[in-house]
Amino acid sequence: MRCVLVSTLKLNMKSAAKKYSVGFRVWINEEQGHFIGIGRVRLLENIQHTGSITRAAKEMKMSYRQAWQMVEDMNNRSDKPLVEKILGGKGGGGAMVTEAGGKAIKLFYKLEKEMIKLSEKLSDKIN
Amino acid sequence: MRCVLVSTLKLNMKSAAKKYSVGFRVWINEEQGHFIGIGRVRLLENIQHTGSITRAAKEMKMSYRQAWQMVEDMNNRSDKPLVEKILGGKGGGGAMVTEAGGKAIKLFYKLEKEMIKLSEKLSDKIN
DNA sequence: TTAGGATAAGCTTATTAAAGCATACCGGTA
DNA sequence: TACCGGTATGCTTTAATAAGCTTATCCTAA
Repeated sequence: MRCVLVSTLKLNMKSAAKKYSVGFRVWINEEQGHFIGIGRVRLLENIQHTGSITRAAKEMKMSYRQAWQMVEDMNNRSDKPLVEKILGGKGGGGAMVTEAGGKAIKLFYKLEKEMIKLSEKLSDKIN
Repeated sequence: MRCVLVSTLKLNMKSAAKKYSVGFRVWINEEQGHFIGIGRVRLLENIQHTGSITRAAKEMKMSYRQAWQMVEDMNNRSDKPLVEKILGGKGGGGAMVTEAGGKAIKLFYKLEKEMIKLSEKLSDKIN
């Protein structure tokens, strides 16, 4: 026999298997709203290790168009650009994540980590 | 002069206005995944005070179809139904939130409250 | 000066999700 | 037994979103 959802946030079941868990999504807002979430962080990481928006997008099966728009939006709304683009030149150009971009990635993961810790704690409590 | 995102999670700006904040969404997962989030909680609350799925949906500008499907999904995946339906009869029928449904609403808000507390704490830190 | 490959950006098409419509069913009440 | 208004559900249509195509631009190296 399994238990149902409880309002007490305390253990009230004997079953070993956890039926419910707490899920979440976290992101960083800038004044105009959603600024950086896990999707953009992944994109930044891919730009970091491929050196281009095109290859980064391809790798994660995102259209170049969407990837480019995301980069554009991030750069426009940040004080310092998170991605630096190179037009023309050797190999036709490319893109690289700036120091500010790298910091944004790290910050996001720190925030996410804190939230994961709490969500796991809550998940334990509701089962 | 404003600061940019910082990786230290510590204060490093002098500006009084907060530029960044931490946003999130939280929900309860059941074995098959997403089970109850803020949208479904609002729907349950509307069913509670209108006594019908039709009126609840109308109130929140949701299509009856979608509302009905949500209720169906919640009931199917919960041990005890969260919404009880009345077919035919006085007034053509209706729907009411069960005790289990009420508990689910309360549980969700408790989880959300905890997450809000943390997100606010983190928002302070990143500015 | 030409080749190369990536960024830049408009415009069109396709995919997907949501909404809307229509109709059957249900059961107390007048 | 006919009516009422809500549930139940398939089918059609629309809207929102994403993807795809195209062409221009850029700059270095050969």
